[in-house]
Amino acid sequence: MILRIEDTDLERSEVRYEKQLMDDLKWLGLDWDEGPDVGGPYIPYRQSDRLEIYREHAERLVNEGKAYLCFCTEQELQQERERAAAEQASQIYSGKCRNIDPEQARQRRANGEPCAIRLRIPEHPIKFHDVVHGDVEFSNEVVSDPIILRSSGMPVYNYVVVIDDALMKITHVIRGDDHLSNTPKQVALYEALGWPVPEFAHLSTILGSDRERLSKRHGATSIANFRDMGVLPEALANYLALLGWAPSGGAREIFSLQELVREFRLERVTPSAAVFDMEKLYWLNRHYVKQAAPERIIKLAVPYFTDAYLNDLAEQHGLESAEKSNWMPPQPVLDWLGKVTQLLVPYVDRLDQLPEKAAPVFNYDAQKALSASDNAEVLGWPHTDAVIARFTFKLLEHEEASGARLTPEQFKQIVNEVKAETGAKGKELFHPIRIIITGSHSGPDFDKVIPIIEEGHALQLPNPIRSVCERVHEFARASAEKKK
RNA sequence: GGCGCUAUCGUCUAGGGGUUAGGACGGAAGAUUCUCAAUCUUCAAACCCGGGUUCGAUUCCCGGUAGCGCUACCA
Repeated sequence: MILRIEDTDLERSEVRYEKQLMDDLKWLGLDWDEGPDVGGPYIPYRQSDRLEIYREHAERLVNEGKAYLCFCTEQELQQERERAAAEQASQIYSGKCRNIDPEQARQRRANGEPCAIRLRIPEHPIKFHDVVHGDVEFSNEVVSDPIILRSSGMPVYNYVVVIDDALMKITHVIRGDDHLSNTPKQVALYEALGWPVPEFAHLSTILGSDRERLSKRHGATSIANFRDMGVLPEALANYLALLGWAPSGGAREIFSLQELVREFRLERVTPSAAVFDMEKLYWLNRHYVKQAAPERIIKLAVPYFTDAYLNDLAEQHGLESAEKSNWMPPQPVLDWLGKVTQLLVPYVDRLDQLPEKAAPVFNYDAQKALSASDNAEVLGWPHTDAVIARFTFKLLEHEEASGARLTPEQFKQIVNEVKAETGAKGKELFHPIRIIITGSHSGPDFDKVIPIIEEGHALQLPNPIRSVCERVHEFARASAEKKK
C-alpha cells in the first residue's frame, strides 16, 4: 500500500491536511509501505513535487500524436457547453482543435498562444473490468477528449493519477464509485501511454440517513470526529468493513483488524450504496469498549471528565482558560475517575457521553431534583412522602450515631428499616431514595454509586462532591422550602 | 438532457431457479427478589414494478420506475 498526497489543487496543499490525513489513518490502524513520511522506491509521493514528470509524459503523448494542443479559450468552451445544454444534447467537446496540423500547432504555441493539452480518445468503445461491478462498457462518444494539462501548465486529476499509478506500479485501484464514470478516460490514458491497465474496484457510496451522500451535515464525517466522540478505532474499522461486505454465510459481525485482513475479499463487496447507521456503530463501540483493557478506557475517558469538570469550575469560580488547560488531576483523583468510568462505561455509546452520565455524582441539586418533570410522577406516588420522611430521619440518626460516612451495608440496613416501616417496596421504595441521593430516579446500583460518592467527597475537590449525608440535608431543606 | 451505476425487513446484509428467505442493528414484549440505557429470552418486520425464459422465478434476461454518480482548463 502506498500513501500518496494528491495536492495538485493548491487550496488543499496545506501541510495541516496532510498531517491530519496520516494521523487519521494511523489511528484507524491502517499502515502504508511507501509514502512521503517513510519514503520508498518511487519518491516523491507528493503530487505537487511531481509536476515535471506529468509534463514530460504529456509532451510525449503530443509528440506521438496521442494527444494534441487545444487553443480553445475557456469562454469558448463555456459557450459550447451552454449551447449543448440548451439543445439538451450531450455536453461533449466539439473536437475543434483535434485536426489542427501538429506543425502549425507547435508554431502557434511557440508564438506564445496559450493552449492546453487534450488526449485523443479512440474511436472504439472503452471496456474495463471492475472487481465489484464486473465488466463495464462506455461508448467512446460520451467520453470526449479530456484536457490533461491545463494552459497554466498544471495537470488535471484524472491524468496525474494514471501517471502515478502506473509509475508506482499500482496493481489495484480501490476507490469510491463516484470515480466509475472517470475510469474510461483513465483507461484510454493507460492505452495511449502504452501501459498495462490495473485492476479497478469501485466501492459504493456511503449515504446519510436521508439517503444523501454523507457530508458535514450528517454530524460525524471525518475519522477525527469519531475519535473525538470517543469511538474506538477497532469499532469504526469493523463497522466500515461491514458496510458493503459480509463474510460468506453472513452470520458474523465482529471482526478484529487482523481478522479483516485475513478474511476480507474485494470480490464479496456489494455494489449498492449503503446508509451509515450510527446506532450499529455504537453497538460495536459498546462491544469493544467493554472488551478493552480497563486502563486503556480510563486513559481515554479521563480527558472528557477533566474538560467537563473544568468547564463547570470555570463557570462557577470564574477560572481563566489558561489556568484550566494547565490543570491535571492528582493521582487519587485520577484513580477515582477510573472507578467512575468503569461503573458507567457499559451504559454509554461513546466515551464523550461519560461526563453527562456521571452528572448525578458531580452535580447534586436538590431543588432541581424536586422540580424536574421526569421526577414528578415518582414524587406523586402514595408511598413517596413516607419513604422520604423515614429515610431522611433514619439517615440523620445514623449520622449522629456513627458519623457522616455511609457504607453500602449501612445504607442497605437503613433501606430495609424504611421498607419495614412504610410497607413500600420495589420501585416505590427505591425511586424516591434515588431521587434524594442522585437527583434522578434511574442510574446504576446503589451498592456501586454510594462508595463512589463517598470517596469523591473525601477527595476535597475544588468543586466538592457532596456526601450522601449532605445530600439528604440539602434535600430536606429544599423540600421544606418548597412547602412554604 | 445524455451516459453510467444500483435495487432482499426501517437500516447493514446472507442466500439463491423449488427455502418456514438466514443473521445483525434498531423496535416491541418478557426475565433479571430497586430502576435503567447493561445482560438474557421471545416476537414483529423484506425479495421495487411489468414483461419474457422456464414445469417453476425473489434469483436469469429485457423494459419501466426510483435513488445515486459522472457529464469542468475540480479533486
